[in-house]
Amino acid sequence: MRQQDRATQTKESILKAAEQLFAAQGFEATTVSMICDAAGVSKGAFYHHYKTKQSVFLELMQRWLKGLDEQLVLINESTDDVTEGLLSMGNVVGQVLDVGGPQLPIFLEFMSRAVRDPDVWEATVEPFQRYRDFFAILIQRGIEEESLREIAPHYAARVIIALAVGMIVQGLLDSGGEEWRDVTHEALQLLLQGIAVR
Amino acid sequence: MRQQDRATQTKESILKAAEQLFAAQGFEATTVSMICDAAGVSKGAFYHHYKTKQSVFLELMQRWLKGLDEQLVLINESTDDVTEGLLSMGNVVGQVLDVGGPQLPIFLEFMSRAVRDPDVWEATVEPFQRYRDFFAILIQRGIEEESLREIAPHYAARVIIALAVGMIVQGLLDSGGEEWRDVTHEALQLLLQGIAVR
DNA sequence: ATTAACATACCGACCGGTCGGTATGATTGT
DNA sequence: ACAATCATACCGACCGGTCGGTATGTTAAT
Repeated sequence: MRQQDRATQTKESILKAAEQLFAAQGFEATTVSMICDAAGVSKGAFYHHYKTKQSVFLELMQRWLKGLDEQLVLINESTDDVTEGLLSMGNVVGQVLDVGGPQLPIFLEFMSRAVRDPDVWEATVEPFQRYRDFFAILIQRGIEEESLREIAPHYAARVIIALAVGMIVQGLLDSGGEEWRDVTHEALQLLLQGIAVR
Repeated sequence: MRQQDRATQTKESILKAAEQLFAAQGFEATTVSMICDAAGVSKGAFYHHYKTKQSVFLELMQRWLKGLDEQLVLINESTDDVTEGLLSMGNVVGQVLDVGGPQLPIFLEFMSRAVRDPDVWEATVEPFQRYRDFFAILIQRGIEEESLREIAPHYAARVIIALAVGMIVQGLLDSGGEEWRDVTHEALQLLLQGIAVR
């Protein structure tokens, strides 16, 4: 196999192992050796590819956020109807809960580290604000095309994000429960009835 | 001073120091020695009163939840109007964000540990479900007295909690921002307009 | 005198990260 | 084609330091 390919494979298996372990045990409780074992890779290889344990964490986070980004953009492009768009994005949350499954706790890890670590903070908050703006613009459009009442777009955007985050967190704590897809959908319906024109 | 009083004082200062440190640095990154130093107490004292570092964490969490409990019960007793009650509870979230301030990140720590540690999980989830039921009952009452539309109380309760949690998390990530009181209030207004009878 | 409350010294496990060295693909001169 | 040379990927023993927890001694309230 080509050298470069092997390298990429190694990096990938490190990331994969790290993701699972971080999700299952948290950042601090996960040791580099554990990651190496799980990835079937030596410590030397690990530090050849990544500067620190933290840098692995950061890369993981950026990937996760990038994935979200892409989904949202996709939906945004796929429909012109604001209300429908918002509902679709609610489904994204449902999907996150469904698909993410066992390695979703890493989401909490992201946030609890973001509060403390400046690097992680930067990497987390920036996308969050982008999402916020994104929703704000969407809502603004809804108001202009008169499918939404005249509400403050910025506030409403925060509400939507709060709903999403809150759903994810609850879904996490409430393991087992598979009904979160419905709940999320229902939640947006309720909210939409609050902000839609009568 | 009486022996018992001194003991209580020691325990209290340990808890206080631990709370700040856990909030500022997280559970794992906070060492027992740090707690002892901050509390002005020896390691012997620490382990005389608490079995493990974790047990301190657990006690802290139970207190926090108990405080929330009391506030909610208080509000519930202070008004008969469901809509008004719900709005007041929104203010509790605002208060949490205002007052909690610097040691609020511990909230995230609670949850990210709850996902992994069975003991912490039990201590977290149980109150969460109680809150959920609490809101569900409140909403049920609202429906019966016809101030709320006929929505599924269980779903709506989850939505409310999601809002609360999401607001807290956003407020955390968004340090600086002091406008969360307003946002939370506004959010509940929007939601209420979605679930209130027209 | 007895015991709860605290202090000090210490242990052994462990962890992130380093480092000297090797193996193996890529490149270049001939 | 084939070495010689170089660069990248990888190995795993090891280190300095830390941390949760313990063992044991001291103080002081009852």
